[in-house]
Amino acid sequence: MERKLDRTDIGILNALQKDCRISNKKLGLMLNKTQSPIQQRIQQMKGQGLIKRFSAILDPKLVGRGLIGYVQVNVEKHTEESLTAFMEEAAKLEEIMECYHMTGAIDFLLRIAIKDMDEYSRVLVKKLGNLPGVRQFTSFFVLSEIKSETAFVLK
Amino acid sequence: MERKLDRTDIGILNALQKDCRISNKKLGLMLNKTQSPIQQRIQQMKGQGLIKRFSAILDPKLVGRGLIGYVQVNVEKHTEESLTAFMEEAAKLEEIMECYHMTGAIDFLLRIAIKDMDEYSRVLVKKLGNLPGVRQFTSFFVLSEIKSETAFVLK
DNA sequence: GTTGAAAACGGAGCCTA
DNA sequence: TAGGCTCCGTTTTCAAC
Repeated sequence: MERKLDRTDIGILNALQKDCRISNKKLGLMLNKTQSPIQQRIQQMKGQGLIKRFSAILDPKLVGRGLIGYVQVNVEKHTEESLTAFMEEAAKLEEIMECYHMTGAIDFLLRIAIKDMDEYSRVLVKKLGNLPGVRQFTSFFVLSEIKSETAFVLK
Repeated sequence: MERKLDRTDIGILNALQKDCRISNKKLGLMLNKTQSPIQQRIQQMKGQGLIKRFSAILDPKLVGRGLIGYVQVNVEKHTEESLTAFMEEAAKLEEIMECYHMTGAIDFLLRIAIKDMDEYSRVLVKKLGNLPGVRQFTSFFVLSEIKSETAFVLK
């Protein structure tokens, strides 16, 4: 089932990362193929999990989620039970866009997307504050976005 | 040109964030519309910049970018010139997926996606090390991903 | 690569606020 | 009467063989 990526696959992936609503036919024209092999390859790569999903990327500001915060979390105990409890609850909160278990001095790193600082205080008290086993939060906020990319440059 | 989002727009956006290769016709069926108004609304929201792009989300591990690191950066000077120089150069590096100017004790936060620790040492020395005006880097690496979401839950 | 089926596109006219 | 909708004919794309 595994297939090494050839030039055509890489061309497909680079194009789909930029605009995945492009038609298979246009992809074929770019890559000197007909639409059939393009279609097959996309389905295979989707099936393999190499392509996780096709997603519309929205402008956070224009949907009322313009404030991005990073929250460093340290937990009370590092038992499996305690860590698992935290992870399960964190994953449920829709304000938390990303949650990572980290190396080093921080236990978890959260990326939150919210409307504004007023909402942050609500979220901090009512939601983050109820996550189990937390010892300490340290928050940093994004002043301005310099680069935000989802596409890898494949070669 | 501005249009407030109604139920239909929100339905479209929620669906497109989950799978933007869905046909306009299916969207219409879900939302009790024909494909024409669906098509129009999507084009409008794209034109407004509310939809930034349609992107294939790949599995980082399967394209050789499975190691995620967060790098906190402090700069030497906070002059406009110095900050701008850093931002311009940082944005060019393809290992840097995200770069934010931050509030508080950190000046910039970088999210890097690379193959492994060997590559990190190369990137640190050859690329990050050449960014202008840096005083200090502090790096944290992701042990495991608990949640990674690009879609906002719109209501 | 070919072909039948499906979807997207674009315009005309209608309905509603 | 402007905006948004449906309807429908044409063109393009899909997907199976």
